[in-house]
Amino acid sequence: MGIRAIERAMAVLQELNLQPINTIAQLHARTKLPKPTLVRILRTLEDAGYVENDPRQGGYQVSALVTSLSSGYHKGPLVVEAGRAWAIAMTRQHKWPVAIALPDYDRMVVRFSTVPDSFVSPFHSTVNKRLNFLTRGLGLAYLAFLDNDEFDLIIDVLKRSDDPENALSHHPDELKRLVGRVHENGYAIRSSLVEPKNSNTIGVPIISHGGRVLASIGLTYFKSAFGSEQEACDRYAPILKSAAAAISEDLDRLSNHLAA
Amino acid sequence: MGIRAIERAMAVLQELNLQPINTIAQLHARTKLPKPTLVRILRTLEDAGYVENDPRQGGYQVSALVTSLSSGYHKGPLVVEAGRAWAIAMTRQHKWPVAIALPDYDRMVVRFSTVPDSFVSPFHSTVNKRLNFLTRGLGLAYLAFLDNDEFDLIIDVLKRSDDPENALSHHPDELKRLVGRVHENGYAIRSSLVEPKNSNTIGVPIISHGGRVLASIGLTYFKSAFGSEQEACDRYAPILKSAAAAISEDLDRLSNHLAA
DNA sequence: CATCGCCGTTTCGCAACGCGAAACGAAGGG
DNA sequence: CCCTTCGTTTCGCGTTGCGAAACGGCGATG
Repeated sequence: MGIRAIERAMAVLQELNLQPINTIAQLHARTKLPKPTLVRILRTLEDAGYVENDPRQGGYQVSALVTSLSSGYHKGPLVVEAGRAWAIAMTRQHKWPVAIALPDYDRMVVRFSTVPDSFVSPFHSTVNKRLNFLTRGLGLAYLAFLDNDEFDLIIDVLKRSDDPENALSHHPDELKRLVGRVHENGYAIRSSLVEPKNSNTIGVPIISHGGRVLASIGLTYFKSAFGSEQEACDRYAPILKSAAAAISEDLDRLSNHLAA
Repeated sequence: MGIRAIERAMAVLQELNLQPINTIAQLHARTKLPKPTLVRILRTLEDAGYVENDPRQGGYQVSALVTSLSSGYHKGPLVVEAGRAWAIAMTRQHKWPVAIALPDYDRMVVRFSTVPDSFVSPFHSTVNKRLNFLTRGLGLAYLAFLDNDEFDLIIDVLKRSDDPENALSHHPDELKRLVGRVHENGYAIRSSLVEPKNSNTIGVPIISHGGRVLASIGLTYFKSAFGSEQEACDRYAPILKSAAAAISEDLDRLSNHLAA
């Protein structure tokens, strides 16, 4: 049992990262903390410089100083660092959030996301979120481009799971058809059977020059903004593909540089 | 006056980011907090997942989750995002910490640094640190490559300061000579008159394809590791220059991408 | 124009909560 | 073998943070 005030403050800081702007009421609803407590915590964080209170915008937001809370952590794979700039740039232009995910045992883990920069969205933090391989755009985009050995290895793991989102691992034919389609298209989308149903994610693999699948990068949009799924895919899949290629290119240049 | 426990916890988290591994004794010395208090704070942060306690390594360190405390902040300039991967890669290979700084009024502000990834160093956090233009490697590297108008504008500001580190702004001839040398070399070093004297920073400008000076990137090393200053510069200046060029290249590709 | 509801913020008395001196056990060093 | 120094635990005290209640402002509603 830790120090309550600190636990609460960290929870608030987490919540603040989910949206560009946060009202007391929203934070109250999400954290279940009494409003005076929130005000006190926020003022403490504001005094310390981690949070800004902009009454004109009607709410609180994280400030630049929060970056120094994690400035000492760079153990992440280089592909995430190389992809950041591209993800940010894509969100700046196309508005929709972009995420980069890496495999971890039986799931893909989101390691970077521009959700908070983007639309005011109902999503919760996607960073550190674990996504299933067989139903998620970022999962399928990775899985479908693996070589056979690695592919089978993961499917074997998934077979031992009783998560309904992994059900497809028991239907090899259907799975093969799905993966084949992803492979052909060069991109994957989220299964229409899973939540949230008002949005969709288009994912593409990031493949090194050596041919290894390193990660996946995806863009998420509200379905209501497009007439059809196809329309959105036609528009964003090429952009994602060329961003993925550019990231791979960056990585290649990085390692050549290092070798020199 | 904020909530004390939170202020303390944030201070501890800051300290944890300065070094790869932190003992209770070190934290005690730097934060002046009683050791039982530190243990309690650290256990709270550990329970929450932000900190890991590895007794084998003999200390505490920040864990991957800290990144989610700032995952909602991407307002920084793209040049910082583009430079991250290069800075990290350089530190991985050459061990020494690398920092990226941007101008802000009368100083350069460090916006990204790999200090904690690197050597166990006596430095305090360099992120958000404000460095003088005329005495620091990262300052001179930026200043010396500005066009005349921008250069004069900054010097005018510095003249109005009584900071001894800005003294050179009152000696145009000496200043011109110094800037000329930096320009010729293509890199700048920290003045030997300022602290800390046991280390040095080599800085180079990051210049956009359009010719604008965007930022500076620099590498810091302990003087004791090299026979002479020249030796270190000969070794690292070319590496920094080519990294700066590569970052500029990345930015160019990013913007072309966006235009397409 | 009065009323209502919801907002963010302030007040204030209570006691829960966090505090840290002191003690503890373990691990080197001389 | 003693002595220091480390990280951690204990525990009684009192400061500090707590949150119900109240407040003032604002926009919608009738």
